[in-house]
Amino acid sequence: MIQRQKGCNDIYGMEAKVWKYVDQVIDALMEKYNYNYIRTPIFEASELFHRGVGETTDIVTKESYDFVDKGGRNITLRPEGTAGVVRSFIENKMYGDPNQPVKVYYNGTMYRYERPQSGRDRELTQFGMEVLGSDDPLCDVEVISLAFNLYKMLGLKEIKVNINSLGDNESRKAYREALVKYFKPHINDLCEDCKERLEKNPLRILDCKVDQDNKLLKNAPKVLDYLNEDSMARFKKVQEYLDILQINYEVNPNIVRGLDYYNHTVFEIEAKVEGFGANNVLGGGGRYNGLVSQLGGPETPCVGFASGIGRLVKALELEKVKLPIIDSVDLFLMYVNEEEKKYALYLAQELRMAGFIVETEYTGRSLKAQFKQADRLKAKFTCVLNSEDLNNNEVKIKNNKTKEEDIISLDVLLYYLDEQLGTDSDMNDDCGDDCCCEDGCECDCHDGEKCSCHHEEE
RNA sequence: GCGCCGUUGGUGAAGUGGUUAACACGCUAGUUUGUGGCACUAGUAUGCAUGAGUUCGAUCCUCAUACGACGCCCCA
Repeated sequence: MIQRQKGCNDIYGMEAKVWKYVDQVIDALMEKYNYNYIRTPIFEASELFHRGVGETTDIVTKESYDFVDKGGRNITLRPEGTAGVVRSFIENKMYGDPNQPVKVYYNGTMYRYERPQSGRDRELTQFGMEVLGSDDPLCDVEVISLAFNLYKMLGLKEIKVNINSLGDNESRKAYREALVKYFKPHINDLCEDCKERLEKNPLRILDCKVDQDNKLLKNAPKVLDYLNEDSMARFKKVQEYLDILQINYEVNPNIVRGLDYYNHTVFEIEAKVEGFGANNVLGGGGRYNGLVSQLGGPETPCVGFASGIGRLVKALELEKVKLPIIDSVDLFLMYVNEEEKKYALYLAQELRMAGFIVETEYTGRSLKAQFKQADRLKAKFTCVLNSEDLNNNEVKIKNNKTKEEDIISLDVLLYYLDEQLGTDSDMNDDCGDDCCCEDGCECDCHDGEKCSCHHEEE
């Protein structure tokens, strides 16, 4: 059997509906903030990702999907969204657009050659947004708040925004040097990994899991002490603006983004969800004022954010967030003989084109089995087509909740369904708090009345 | 790249070096000759991830590979 590739997922069934819903919410919210959708290629010249990232990490060497195509080009499957957007910004001369800053968002698959674990796959889907062409802290805050509000809208209860500032390049460099100078004499007190980090990425020592309680870390120089006056003022502004929006945030000096191109504001948003595993950061971002020029464009200050949809969906599932997802059909058409089948075929089309969700029988099951199928599909109404009724231009429609059956003239069937489904719109609601059911029960009882399932009271 | 655990039917799973691989759910059909959700009955894996080895014989032992889960490194 051919199986899917390591670290890749098939998304289908109910989970796919959740993804679809999340996508819709993203689209809707981005529209309100006036971010324009942008689609860039899934693969790019390797150079695009390998430049600008910096030499400090394993990313370039180990963790990207690189290959040489038939024309001998070095290609990389995009591991993230920002580089492609920036390339597009430059190539299409968006910096010349009178409408500045350029605000865009994307939503697509990314590829990273990593060992899969909880919250981490080789193919992942991320959405993200970028504001290119403004250095105003207002933009930093807009991006943070947009992400924050999106998570809130979807129904996540506890989300935490961690922010930090790396300062401008000058501050950043000074701080890095200070850290190396501070840790170097004590290198033997650090864990093996941290010894490596000292050379490669000293900022990462600060959130080392092993050395977390080491006094050395507590007394280490703090980034914020190394910010110059301008950088500090800028960071204060960001906080002031966040306060206005009542975003719950925390200044966390250990937030260090992995890439070299970040400066000033960096942030991460984590979900506090039980059982979420080691990777509980939904998304992160920051300001990258140097990247556009580094990739050959004009000096352009930018800020952006990216978030993994897989993790987001996982968080929603773990928190059992109720989403307005349609998982039922309006009407199930049943039939037995060929004549009725033909009418079912015809009627299904008519009703679907009129806007109803209609299902019928496809596998020649017995009538009894068709009723079971209707229940599985959570059909709100069922209809057993009967040759005799059809000859009288009538049809029997049964409300699957009340079990009441009406004989309806085919001429008014559309109006009947419209009325029934319209006025009884709460039919598919889950039972309220009064219900006897335990959490997670998937019974069809409504509003605590006449619950059809019978849990033993413990 | 490293570590640890795992892989039995549509699903949850039990199990043993030796002719028929429990049990449950689900599904299909019948009892009920066109109105179900209950009950009862019957059916439902030439098969225990793949390959090799040990053995008279392996789903069960050994090794390798693949994949899954979790963690480390790294995290765009």
